[in-house]
Amino acid sequence: MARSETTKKTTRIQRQKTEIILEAALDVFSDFGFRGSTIDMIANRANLSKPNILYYFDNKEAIHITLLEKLLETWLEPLHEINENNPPIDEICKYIEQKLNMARDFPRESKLFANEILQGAPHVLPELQGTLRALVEKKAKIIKNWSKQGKIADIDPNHLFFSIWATTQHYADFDIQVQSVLNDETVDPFQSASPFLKKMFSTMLEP
Amino acid sequence: MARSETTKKTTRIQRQKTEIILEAALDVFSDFGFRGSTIDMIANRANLSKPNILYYFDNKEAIHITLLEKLLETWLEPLHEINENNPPIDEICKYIEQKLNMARDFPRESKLFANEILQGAPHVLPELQGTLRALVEKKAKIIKNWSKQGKIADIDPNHLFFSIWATTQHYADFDIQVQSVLNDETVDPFQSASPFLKKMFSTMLEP
DNA sequence: GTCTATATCGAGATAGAC
DNA sequence: GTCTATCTCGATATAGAC
Repeated sequence: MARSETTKKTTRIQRQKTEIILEAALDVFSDFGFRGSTIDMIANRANLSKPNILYYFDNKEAIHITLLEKLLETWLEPLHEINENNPPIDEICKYIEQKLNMARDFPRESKLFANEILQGAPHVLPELQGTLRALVEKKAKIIKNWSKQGKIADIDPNHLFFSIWATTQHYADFDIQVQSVLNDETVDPFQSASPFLKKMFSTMLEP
Repeated sequence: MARSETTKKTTRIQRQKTEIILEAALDVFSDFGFRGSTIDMIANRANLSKPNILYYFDNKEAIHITLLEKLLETWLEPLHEINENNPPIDEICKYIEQKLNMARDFPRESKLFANEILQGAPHVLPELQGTLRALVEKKAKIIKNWSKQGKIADIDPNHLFFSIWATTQHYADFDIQVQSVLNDETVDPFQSASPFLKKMFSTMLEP
């Protein structure tokens, strides 16, 4: 292929600036939500002027949508990796570990996503009903097969996924509440959550 | 006491109107978040004029804070009820049931709270660090006693509470995502979640 | 107590010089 | 490509009649 697939030819500098804007926007959007964020805040954080932001993106919403699309790709990656041929409880524990690490390393992304879903998923509803639903359905079949083969207990795969998502993302999305409750504890919440969650889910899955 | 404790004398009609406004505001705030909601939306939903709303509340934020304060009272009620002298697993299952019922019956309150925490709890941080923290600490001691007495497994009480909160509230806060994944399933998510969660937590707690 | 009309302000987006 | 200046609009909150 001789050149980029996109019709728009983007220079290296353009991509750099775009990255800087998205990085700043992620900071702002995850802290204040879409409606609570202003282009001015993003501009300040990016050390750019407001019109300069709007030179690279058509409007505020376009920045938000770009972030959500980038996010969704990586967000579902761990779920893709669940492999029917490996030991079931190992696979689930690996999945928990990966989701918990993502919550720890990408809390802004987690909050951005939580905000979007809370507001009724105005921008990603089609992806939820399409990509996500299909992927979960596929992986639920694996779980059901494991159950049928007696490798794990007979549980509802959908609720299993909901519970894993809820418990892991909780430490990013509700970090303020977690910190308030733990307060003087010296250990990192994510570090102590890991064995707790793995134990909880693997105990429940034992045949 | 001869009359109401408050210096401001409130008539029945005033309390009624205030209730109507709060009810409408809960609708709006839980759907669009604080920043995404306008007094106009609340006024329309309440069938009142915008200035009339501002006759009963100083400003938009005052409505929001009033809602959060009312919410917090009832929100922590189930946690209060955990009783050291009853069978541990029964008590935890009762708590899960109550939290799940609250998520089902008061999804607007759950979303309002989730929004507030996601934004860093600007209005209720003191309550989290005070009331909530103290209450959790008290109930965590009960859990630890149960563990010491060999009545349940040795687990971290704080993470137990986090997991129960996360999994139950998930069905209210992330309802759009839950619906998207389940889609054609005919059963109510809350109904099928109940036995799943009770099984998960009681299995983990068995000594 | 409730309304219509309006002051005021913040923020998204654009015009046009450089 | 980037800036200053500005247009425009929507939303909070208030003034003042009824």
